[in-house]
Amino acid sequence: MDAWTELLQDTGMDPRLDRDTSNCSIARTLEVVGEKWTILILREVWYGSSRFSEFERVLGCPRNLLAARLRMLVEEGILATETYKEPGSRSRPKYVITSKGMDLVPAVMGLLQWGDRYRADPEGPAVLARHRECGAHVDVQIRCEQGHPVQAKDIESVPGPAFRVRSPE
Amino acid sequence: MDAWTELLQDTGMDPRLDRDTSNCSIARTLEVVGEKWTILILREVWYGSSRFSEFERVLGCPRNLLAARLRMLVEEGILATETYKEPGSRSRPKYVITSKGMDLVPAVMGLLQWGDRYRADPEGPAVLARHRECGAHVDVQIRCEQGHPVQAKDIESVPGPAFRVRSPE
DNA sequence: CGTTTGAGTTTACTTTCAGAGACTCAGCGA
DNA sequence: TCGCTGAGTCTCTGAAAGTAAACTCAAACG
Repeated sequence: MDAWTELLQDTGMDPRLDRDTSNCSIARTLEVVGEKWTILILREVWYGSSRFSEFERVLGCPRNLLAARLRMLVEEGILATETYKEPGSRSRPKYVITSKGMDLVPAVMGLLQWGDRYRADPEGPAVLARHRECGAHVDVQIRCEQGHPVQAKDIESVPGPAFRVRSPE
Repeated sequence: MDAWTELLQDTGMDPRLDRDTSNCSIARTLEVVGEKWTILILREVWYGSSRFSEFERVLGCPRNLLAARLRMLVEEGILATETYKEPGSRSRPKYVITSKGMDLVPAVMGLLQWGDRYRADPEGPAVLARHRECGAHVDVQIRCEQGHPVQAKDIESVPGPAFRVRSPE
């Protein structure tokens, strides 16, 4: 019997029933950043863009979608607006990343790393990530609480405190 | 002058021009796994599903989309098909994850972790990830080559070997 | 006072997605 | 040989998302 089934029996839930997937954290994150353009907007913020026109120019994305995605990201607290003023023009909003937004970096670096490995040009990646102080290359890794590296195949998923089964109709 | 601009000048590229974003590894990964349902299908594979009817039942996704996504994932080498045979019925295909698919685990764990932190139910996450051997909780982290933890704000992006600027029309 | 500019909104059109149902196809078992 | 089953495909309709281009709005500039 696997750890999953064992834990379910401890809590009195029937392991033959389907999981309730409505409170899955992966799905909930995708509700916020899973729409087209959203992650690419964040990429541009990390690479230094902050203004509506910059996003539009670099991404080539339609203005109405850009406005909708930026609004969503601000509502969700991933970006925040500040104002900037170029000398000789009026003050305008700009978009800066929040700490909640910075917490998406590991996920997006995971995507970057996979793309670098499997879909890069023959010469290599277009962008490299390095540690600002020491200049060493950085990557995302899975570690256990003791700080030891963990292979993906050695990860076990077990029911958490909000785990529920789906009642059969 | 930042490291980005400095490196561009070393290679003779004009740092005032926009980056060419067509070979971005993030965008290329999203071309494969960025459509709705795709990552959720992978989630179900990690949680133990392998059959068409299981995906359909647990995800509640339309069969035609499910078939299209599974076909894409197999074409891309993220899933592979094998056959299984229940006693008394004919052999049918099932979907298993490949090592290329397992390499997406860090990215998806990044999404999971963000959702656990910012969008979980009050009781906590629905699913916990732990190290199969020691049972300790696992998470994704950014590390530099020396194995030291790196904060997202201490990461610097610099042009890589396939970096290009976009010619101004 | 008219023009320019960045930051949007509106409108019109096209593509994709969602959801449901009918249909196919191959082999197993009665 | 007929019906059943899992794994799909096909077709349809309505909703949502994506795209392109025109339009608005408010200061600042000449």
